[in-house]
Amino acid sequence: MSGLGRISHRDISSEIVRRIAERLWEPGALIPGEQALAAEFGCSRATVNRALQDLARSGILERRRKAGTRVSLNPVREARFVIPLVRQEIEAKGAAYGYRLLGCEPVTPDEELRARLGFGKPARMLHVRCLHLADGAPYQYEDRWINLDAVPEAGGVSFSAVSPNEWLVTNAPFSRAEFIFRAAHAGGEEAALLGVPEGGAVFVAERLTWLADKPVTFVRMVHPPSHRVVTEL
Amino acid sequence: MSGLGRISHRDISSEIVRRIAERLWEPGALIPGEQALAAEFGCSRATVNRALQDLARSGILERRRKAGTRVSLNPVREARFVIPLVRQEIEAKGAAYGYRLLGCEPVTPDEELRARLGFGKPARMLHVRCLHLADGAPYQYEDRWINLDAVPEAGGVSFSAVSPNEWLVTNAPFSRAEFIFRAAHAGGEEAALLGVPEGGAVFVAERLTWLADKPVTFVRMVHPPSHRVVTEL
DNA sequence: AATGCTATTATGTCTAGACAAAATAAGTCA
DNA sequence: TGACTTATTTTGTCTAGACATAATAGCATT
Repeated sequence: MSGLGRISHRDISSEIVRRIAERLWEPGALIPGEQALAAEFGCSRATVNRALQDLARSGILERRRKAGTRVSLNPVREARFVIPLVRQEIEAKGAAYGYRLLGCEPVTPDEELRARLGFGKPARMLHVRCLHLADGAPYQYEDRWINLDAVPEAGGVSFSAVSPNEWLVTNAPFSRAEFIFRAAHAGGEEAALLGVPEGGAVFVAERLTWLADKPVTFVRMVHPPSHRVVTEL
Repeated sequence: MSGLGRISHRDISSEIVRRIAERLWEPGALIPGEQALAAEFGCSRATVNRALQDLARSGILERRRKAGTRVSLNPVREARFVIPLVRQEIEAKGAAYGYRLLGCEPVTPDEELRARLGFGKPARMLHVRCLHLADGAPYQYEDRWINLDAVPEAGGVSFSAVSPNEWLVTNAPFSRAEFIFRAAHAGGEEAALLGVPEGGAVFVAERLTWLADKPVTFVRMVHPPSHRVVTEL
């Protein structure tokens, strides 16, 4: 507890975490009800409720009506990764951001891409390829398709100064997204652009977005193997 | 809104998301204050507050005292990846789970590993290596170090039947964790075990855990390049 | 033994009011 | 002009009480 004044939900959270860490409350065990804890901490039940809900959201506790609250048997079921703009990601590392447009042309998506996006019929799309640099070194190769039916304004943008990443973020809202992380072997062009040997390992992040079930954009972001996606909890 | 009865914080959340998606409230724009929204929705300020806080936590809104609440300019949306037990992950795919212990011996960590874990002085650790199989095919190579000062009971476990992954989850609580995803080139032993060519691309997930600033375990999980980490939001 | 109803209980959520804390804006003084 | 102080606004959080809802356990019935 933070000493003075009223009890905060943070105080309760951290005290509960402490009890779990010190094995006073074992994994799988039932912990006291909200009323009991409120009495113990000398605060209202609402405050205890907020603390417990926070911990449950982060996976440390599991709660069920009537059954009560118990310490998760396998804690941390989920990790959260923030997905920033490439430029911010690079600048946060203290490096100078660079951008190079490689190509930008209207296309009709092939069968595979349509299946991936859940398209019924073919549609007009914009294919944009570009390179993001950190202190002059290749950082990310971005290979992107934009659905012009969902974002018609994109047809009039040149993307020579502002990257599609950045433009879309403030111009194409979405309601659903899917992320995929994986390792892959660098193809010929990718390899050359990223400065890795052909067939060498690269880190690939893919993102698909929809606005109300209409595909918005699909992007393949390819990084050299030095790239790391880090998260803490 | 869900029609009948009282207004719920979910109703408010989804209405706000709708307004943002439909560009009634543009990215970067200031939205009405809690009091105004409470009046509009006919509910108490606390309910509006909860809805707005939820949306702020998920990155859709940004809030600052006195300055008010605005639609995030760059939705630094967070992706949540569920990190299940390997066995559950494999069984969820409908494959049969297999496990093979490759080695288990006490060691003193080298300089690099100690720096990584934030060790002051050398410590006794247990080095466990094993392979997880899906339908007989290599799925994940697990290379793990366990700090015997933090988890002394681990010294008496053979890990021949139950994997360290599974044992630790219910026996070694932690208060902080760090995840890293990246691509790498398969080393000699790894390559042979996973059935990929030496130097071929592999997907690596690393996890470090601490209990109250004391390192608990470090694990390197190596997957063949067919592996995908997927998430939706 | 299996099924279905009912009371009970713990969490989920809302209200109305209050005060705290942070951050901006405005005003004051050198 | 520039630095400092004060007022004001908006979100952050707590309280006490109430009702809602889900899930269990026990009882009664078939």
